[in-house]
Amino acid sequence: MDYHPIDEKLIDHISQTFKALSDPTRIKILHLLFHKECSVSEIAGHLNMNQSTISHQLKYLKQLRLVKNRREKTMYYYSPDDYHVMNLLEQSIEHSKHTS
Amino acid sequence: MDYHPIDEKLIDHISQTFKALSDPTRIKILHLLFHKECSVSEIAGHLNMNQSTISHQLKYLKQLRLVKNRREKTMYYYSPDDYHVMNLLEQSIEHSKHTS
DNA sequence: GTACTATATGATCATATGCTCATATTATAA
DNA sequence: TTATAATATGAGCATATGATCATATAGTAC
Repeated sequence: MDYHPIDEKLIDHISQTFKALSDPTRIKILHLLFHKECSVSEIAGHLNMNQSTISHQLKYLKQLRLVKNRREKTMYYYSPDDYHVMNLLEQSIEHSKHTS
Repeated sequence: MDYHPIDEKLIDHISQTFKALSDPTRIKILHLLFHKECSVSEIAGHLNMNQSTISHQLKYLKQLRLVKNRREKTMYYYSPDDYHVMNLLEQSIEHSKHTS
């Protein structure tokens, strides 16, 4: 296992993924969705934050294909869409719980 | 495994860790140090970046206890100092390699 | 002591980020 | 069609971030 510089595109992709997980609001959203599919207003209610803020962050997460949504009447229900990233997050949460 | 809101301090700690891994320069530095203890100028040389930029980022990483250093004459040799975070990074790199 | 090397640090600047407000869009219900 | 509900979106603002430049610091060799 020698050292090899990583391909720039790989690095960009990886840093982009970690950046998605670097914001408290996005972590809360993903953690909530990990346990329960939610509509935008449900998320906003759970986190006690603006609908607009949540909607913007969901758009961000959707562009990265970390979440997906389905429509039901006037509501959009969001759920996780990237098994690997969700595992990364949940394992980090569990690790932190038992560490600090 | 029901949903429970995560403690704010835990979230801050986790987001802080992911933020450290969200920058391409820091990823390159950590990946290099994972394979080889390096001085500041060695890192700067490998990554073809300013000594100052590397030094600033190393300070950032050291404050988070992700790297440590030892002195030898006029040089500081840096190496990883957080096994869990390094594993997180290296596994993500390997996963990305075999995915995209 | 001086000169030199390696690293650290502070200031600055351009860009990125996250939130909020106001408004637009879309579908439903009447 | 109109009114309503849920969500999406664009603009604006305050703050954070990352790189660079110039300079400071600290140790070494002479």
